[in-house]
Amino acid sequence: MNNIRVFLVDDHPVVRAGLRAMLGDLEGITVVAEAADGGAALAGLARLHTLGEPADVVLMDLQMGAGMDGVTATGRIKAGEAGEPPPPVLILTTYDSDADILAAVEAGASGYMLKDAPPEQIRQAVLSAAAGGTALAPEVAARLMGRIRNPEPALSAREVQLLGLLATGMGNRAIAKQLFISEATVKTHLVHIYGKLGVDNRTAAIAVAAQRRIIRRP
Amino acid sequence: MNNIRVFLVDDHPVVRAGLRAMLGDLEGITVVAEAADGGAALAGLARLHTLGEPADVVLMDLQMGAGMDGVTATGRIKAGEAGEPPPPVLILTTYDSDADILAAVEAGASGYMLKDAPPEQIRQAVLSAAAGGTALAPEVAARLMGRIRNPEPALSAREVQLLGLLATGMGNRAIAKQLFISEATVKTHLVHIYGKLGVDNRTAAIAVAAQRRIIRRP
DNA sequence: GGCGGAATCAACCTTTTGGTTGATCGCAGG
DNA sequence: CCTGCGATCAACCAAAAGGTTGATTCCGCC
Repeated sequence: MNNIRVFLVDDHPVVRAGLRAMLGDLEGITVVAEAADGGAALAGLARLHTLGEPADVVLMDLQMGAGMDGVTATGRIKAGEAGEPPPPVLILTTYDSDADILAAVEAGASGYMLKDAPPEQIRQAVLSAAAGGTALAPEVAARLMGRIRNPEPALSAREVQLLGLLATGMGNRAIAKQLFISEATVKTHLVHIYGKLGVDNRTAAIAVAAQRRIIRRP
Repeated sequence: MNNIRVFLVDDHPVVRAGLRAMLGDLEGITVVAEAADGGAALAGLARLHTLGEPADVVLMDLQMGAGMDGVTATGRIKAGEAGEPPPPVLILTTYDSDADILAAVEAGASGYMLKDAPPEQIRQAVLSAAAGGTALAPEVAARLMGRIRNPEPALSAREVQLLGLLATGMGNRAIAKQLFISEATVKTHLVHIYGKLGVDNRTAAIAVAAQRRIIRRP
């Protein structure tokens, strides 16, 4: 049969119920399983796989940190089962900071939707992902477009990553250890970041980055 | 009939669908209306009231800023319609910062639940609120208990003001000029702030203050 | 194959912060 | 009335951050 089998991953029972109600009523889509965190998700995906009825799409909430691992781990399933492509991962989150989007895309997500999206948009995204395509929320797409259009000096992925750590209040030394690089390198990156953001200290960099939604405010 | 009439307020269609599915199936509870923001909520509540079938409970998401106004505004309905008690407002949110909880309780919310709560807990909270009682999520209750036991040192108004400027990326000198005080005084204030927030540098102070909603980053 | 950009590191120096101690002033509460 | 606390300032030292120069490696691209 031509039914799209969806796996829900979200730590909020309310959200899972909402997605179930929203997607389950639709022709051609079936919610086959759910999980509340990344670990349970991987276990569930493996179980479905051994049962011979793998999920077609993983719809996953992007929680800080834990969610991202889920994406990469899902991608790694492929490595173990050569020939079997891993199910596309569709990110569904509340925030739309550049850092999150870049991290998700880099980790191999095939879509990035916002939770305040209308139901039809989410359905379309699921269908698109299942068909092997990609799906970006209009807001997200607009952000990326503007990023290309504008001569606003683009921060490299590494620089954005650094900004994220910066915003947590870590010192240069702590950041260096976290990223397995030297303090000198951290300082070099910071100088570049300051230049691109038109700023001359770390707090101002955080302020600008938060305002431009380059990083997210927790 | 003895049916509890619930009004849903949440800007996420997904969450609304989830709550509808979760509460609607339950005996004695009916979701009578929904709104995506505070303004629509007030309009909807007024409309239901004039129709003679007012809502018994308002289940409201707490978004930064806008949500809180909704609670106070809902409370103000009472003022206009003397004798008619306003429906109890049950807060349902993702975060559980002290500032949010206190603000909600102070604004007159009769409950504070987290979105990752199990369905049964949310149902109980609705029933409790409808009966005129209060409902706090266990995590929230624990937080408040701990706060009473060892109250966190409160920041003075001046210190909060300084934090605000700090978050804009200003250096000590700039802050001093802005506030017409000396740099030495700025440093003294900062030392106090660091002590109270359990932190040892300005970026971490901003991070903690933002997380506790002591300051707000637009 | 070379060119440029990203990422990495080192050494050096200046400026800014952080931390401490101590002091004065004014105001509110017991 | 005196005690405590917030706000204000000073001087000093140590640590961290900011800025510069220069160098290496690894990419992708023309």
